[in-house]
Amino acid sequence: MPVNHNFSKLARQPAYRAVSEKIRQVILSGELQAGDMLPTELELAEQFGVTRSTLREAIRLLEESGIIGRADRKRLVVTLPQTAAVGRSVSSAMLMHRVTFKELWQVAMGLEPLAGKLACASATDEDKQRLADNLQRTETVLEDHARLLEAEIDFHNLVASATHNHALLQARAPLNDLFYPAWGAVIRALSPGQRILVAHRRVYEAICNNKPREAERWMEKHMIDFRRGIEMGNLGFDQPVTSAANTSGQN
Amino acid sequence: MPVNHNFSKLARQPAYRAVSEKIRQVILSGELQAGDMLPTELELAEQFGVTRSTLREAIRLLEESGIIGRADRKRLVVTLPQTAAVGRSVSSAMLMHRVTFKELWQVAMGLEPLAGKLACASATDEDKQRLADNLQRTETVLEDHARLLEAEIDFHNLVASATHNHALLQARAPLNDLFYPAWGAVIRALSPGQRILVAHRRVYEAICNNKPREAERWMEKHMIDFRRGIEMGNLGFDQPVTSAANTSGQN
DNA sequence: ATTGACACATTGTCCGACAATATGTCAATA
DNA sequence: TATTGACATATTGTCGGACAATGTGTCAAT
Repeated sequence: MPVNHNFSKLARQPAYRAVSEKIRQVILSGELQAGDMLPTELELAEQFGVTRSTLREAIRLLEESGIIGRADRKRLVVTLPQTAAVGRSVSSAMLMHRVTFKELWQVAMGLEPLAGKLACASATDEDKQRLADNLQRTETVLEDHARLLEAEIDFHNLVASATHNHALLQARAPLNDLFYPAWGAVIRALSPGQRILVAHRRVYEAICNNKPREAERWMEKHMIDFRRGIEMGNLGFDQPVTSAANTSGQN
Repeated sequence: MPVNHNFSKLARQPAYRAVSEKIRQVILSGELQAGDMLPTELELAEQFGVTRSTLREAIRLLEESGIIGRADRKRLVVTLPQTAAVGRSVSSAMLMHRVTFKELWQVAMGLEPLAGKLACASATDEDKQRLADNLQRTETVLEDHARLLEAEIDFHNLVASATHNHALLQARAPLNDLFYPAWGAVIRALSPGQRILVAHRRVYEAICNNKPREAERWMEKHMIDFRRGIEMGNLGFDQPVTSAANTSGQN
């Protein structure tokens, strides 16, 4: 009779992964900080006792995570990950999971009003100025669909930035990429320039006057408008979102 | 007099990046679907006209994005990115940006109640059963700090899963990693087993009885309790979160 | 049906090489 | 002095080839 014992499947990892983990660990522990230069590939390889090829593969993993990059096209440098860069990975994942507009919109309904609310307490004068500039720009492009879309996206980014909450910025990063095409479609279908402008104005005023409830409410209304736009334009609210900015890196 | 013209700095990209972008594009376009096998490294390298070394670097980039992996330790296969894998990148980014508990908590206040609300409409019988099992398990470990923490985390994941909203799952992925140590600290400091259990029960009942407002409200209360726990325990609500699960891959 | 032996394919890792590109130095020139 | 050119140097991006380790498939032996 066979003895009933299960060995736990032991997980070995290739060298390039071990190296990458080690470097990541040193960086996350704070031992290496953003801006710090790393040794050359050759030196790093020697320190870890692997060849340059293996080390380079480890570097690629960290590069995709956005925590290291190259200064002046040569030396490796520890980098503060850009929200956009990290967001791209998340966007890819969502695309592959065939996330629908509805799902995205539900998340946006959780995050965008929140951004408006929080911005009231944390927006600096500079933030407010940027929002004001954006509003002014929006007024001049109400009929120019492409530019209106750009201004619209910018506005939401500016509000989010005004919260100075980096966790929020990261969480909503994929919304940018994935809503882009849908937002554009709504704008082209309905020309809702005036409606957009009014909502943005209300949000802006609420932030300036430190009225969190107002900001939250108007951001919410704005998002509901967006949803209605997609439904009225019959743009597939329950359909998976499609890639757009993600094909920009084509060759 | 020098002519006043600025050339836009032309962006060239190394081959490994171009190759990775191309593959990513093919995958995101749907031409290759999750589960599809890719050719061997040698064959891929020949198709792109690069060497295996270069191709392998491209593979690493995609590997870190989680969109390709290895089936049975050999053949490359297109993979549906796991939330946890993608979330790790985001967590790293947040750690490096020195995100504070407060910031994280603010995001959680946007997402966790939302998860409760949405779960009411979309939870399947199986989801509910899993939640019930979790509650039962929780009751038996109220005084076992380590296991209570585990059950607590699981509960929130189960609620999120019950929404069947993958965008939401991705957005809240980093909360898991980063709240983990804080939650543990609160539990050890205050032994709030009973309080946790009550809140979870209310959320569970609300989901079973399809009462979105209730679920939302109790999830919110639960999170506020958590915040109070951190403040009462003097655990640094305004301090940057520290890594924890991220150091697990150490050597 | 299980085991053992063997050939085969593919990956992980290593080594050595070279062109392209940035950096630094120093002399020549206007 | 400031700019240019020439040159040596360092480092990366890419190449090509090599080999051990490991998983797969086949086939005979038991």
